[in-house]
Amino acid sequence: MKKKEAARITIKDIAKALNLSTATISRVLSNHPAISENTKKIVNEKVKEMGFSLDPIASSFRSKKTKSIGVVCPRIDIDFHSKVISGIEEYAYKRGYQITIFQSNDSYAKEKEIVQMLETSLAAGVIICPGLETKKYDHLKKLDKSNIPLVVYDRTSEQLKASKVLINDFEASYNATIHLIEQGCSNIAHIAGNQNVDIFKSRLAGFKRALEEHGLPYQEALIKETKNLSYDEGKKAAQELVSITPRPDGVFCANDYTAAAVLKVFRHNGIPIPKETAIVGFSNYPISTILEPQISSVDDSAYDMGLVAAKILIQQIEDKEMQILDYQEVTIKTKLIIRESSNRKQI
Amino acid sequence: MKKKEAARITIKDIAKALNLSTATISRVLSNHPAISENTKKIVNEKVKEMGFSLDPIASSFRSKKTKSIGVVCPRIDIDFHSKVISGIEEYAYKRGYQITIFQSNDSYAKEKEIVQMLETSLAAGVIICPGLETKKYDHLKKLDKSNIPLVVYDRTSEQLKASKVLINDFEASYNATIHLIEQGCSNIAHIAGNQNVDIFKSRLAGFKRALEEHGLPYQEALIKETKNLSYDEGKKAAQELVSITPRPDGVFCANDYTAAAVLKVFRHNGIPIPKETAIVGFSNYPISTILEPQISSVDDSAYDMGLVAAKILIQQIEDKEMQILDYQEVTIKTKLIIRESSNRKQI
DNA sequence: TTTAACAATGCAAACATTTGCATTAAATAT
DNA sequence: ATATTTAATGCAAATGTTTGCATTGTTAAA
Repeated sequence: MKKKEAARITIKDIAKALNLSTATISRVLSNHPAISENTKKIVNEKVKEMGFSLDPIASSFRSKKTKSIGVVCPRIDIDFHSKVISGIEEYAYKRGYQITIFQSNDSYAKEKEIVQMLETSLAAGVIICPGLETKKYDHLKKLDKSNIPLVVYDRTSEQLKASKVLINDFEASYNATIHLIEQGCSNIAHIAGNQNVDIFKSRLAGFKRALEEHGLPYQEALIKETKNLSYDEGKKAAQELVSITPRPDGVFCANDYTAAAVLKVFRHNGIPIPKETAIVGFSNYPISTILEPQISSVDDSAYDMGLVAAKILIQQIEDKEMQILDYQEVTIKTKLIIRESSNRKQI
Repeated sequence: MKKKEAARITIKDIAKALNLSTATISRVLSNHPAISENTKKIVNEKVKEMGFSLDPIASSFRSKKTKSIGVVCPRIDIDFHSKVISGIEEYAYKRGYQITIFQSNDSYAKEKEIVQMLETSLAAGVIICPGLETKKYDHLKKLDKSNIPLVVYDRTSEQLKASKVLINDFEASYNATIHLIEQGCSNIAHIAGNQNVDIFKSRLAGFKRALEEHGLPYQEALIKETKNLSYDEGKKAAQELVSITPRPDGVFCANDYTAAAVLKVFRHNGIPIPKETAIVGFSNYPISTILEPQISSVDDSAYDMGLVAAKILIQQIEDKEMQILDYQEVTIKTKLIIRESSNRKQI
């Protein structure tokens, strides 16, 4: 007793109804130049009248092309990635692409598996943030051989030749540090992220450069590297920092969780923020506006990264035939958002 | 000068190499019963040897089935949704399904468009959190007619007959309120969410019931409805609450942003938390552990919701032929996480 | 007029797989 | 030995669209 399903209207039905060939219908639908305006009109009307739409699977089957962009990230529920994905979706949808999402959980094996699957499923393109374990990039290079465009965001490596969307971590950190210096800080600490990761290396480097350029000494004791930039690690680091003499009068943190931790520990020790010690974080998490005082932070423009990643990917997909584009690197502007935790002048 | 692409290995190549028919290969690959163990072995070996894998598009084309689950939510970059999606992906991937994500931005028009597209693209199933604007459900009912299974999560409506994954907002709020009462609160306020949304209505109802059952009066003046449960709205509400006499000795907030706001305002007014006023939030956002004191909160098990949503959807997809399952409603357990903001006994 | 050029359209193959039905071979029952 | 059943496999159709090439009709050039 299976339901009789209403047979789908196909291009053939339209052709029959109008006494045209399926080829013509197909061409109208893809706006082929060699079709007269008149037939175009007739066909489009019929299409609307009969409520027809192309079967995307049949299309893909024949043309060997899909409208599906594979997105691979370590985890979807990390604030940063969810924003990037949101941006990707927004742009891709407008351009008629769908996005298919995978999380690698920072596992190299899984990442490889996913990428390979995207390859065999003929993804139109791939956007990826490589996992922490990923040191080799062969799986991504293979995409190129299959002619599937690729864009990498956030984490990256010199080794990998591909289009990239990044923020300028160096510059952002440099600017954040300069800001602290301008607020009168001269003994500035840094809570750093995992130094195996390029972006955190750059943040440290930018910090360092700012000091150098302003004739301030770089003191190892004031640099606290963490593994995950977690709140707890931040707390531990802050406890060490707060008892150093002379006590740091500025702290630049590689994310907002550690910044929040510094804030808490210093206040606990009766240090007025920003008067005695100014604090700047990174990433502009929601907490930065909820804590008291509100934390200054570098906005990492995650949403925009997604938008741009999708944009340059689709550009590559659609230019693919001509093979003109090789790869491009785009750097997204960041913005230092100055709030109470580092604003001494307003106090 | 177009690249000569390495022709893909097809089922035909395997068939030719082994002098079998493509039908046999196809059957081996889908584990058809009427194939001898021996041929299965031979074929599988050859498949591995030649590095063959089925072309998923050709498969879908012929079988009219995909392995793609459409997920529609208002926005991906909302903490709650990103966690749900993460759960969905985790389970779906294990079961060999891919997820394709869309955001409706709470627009009914866009939601309709997306759902229709999922219909024509033969999604294996759909998981959706309807947008705020959505009052009619015809677009979702149509899915049923096309035989595409559907699971709704979080927001829902009695009107819609479909499988649902929910948390028991009523019970969660009830328990949270009981907790406050057990801590000795007797004059409890509630910061409520938009009362047009079912889940926020339930949270208020659960709150109310707890009061009733413990012989406490329900006072309109202590209920503050907000539109978006934003931090700023919370602040405004808190400012009103703090000056009421007698001042509330407990506040149950429908999310953690408003709870954070209450915390801030009350402390500003010199009210010790939890001694004079205890606070409980909802959703267990990251901020709840970073603020001081840490905020008690109801964990909404977003990740688990996703996991379960994917599970029951796939169950329906794979049972589809028999049409046994109609629809099912699953309620996910929530957990009240008691932290400093409401824990008076430990102080 | 004849020819060439071009624009518009049609024809039919091709795509990789699935599946109902047919066929064959082997095994069992008569 | 014959008939019947069962197991394993093959045949071939069918799926909806795209696209290279062929065809037709029309217009411009010779």
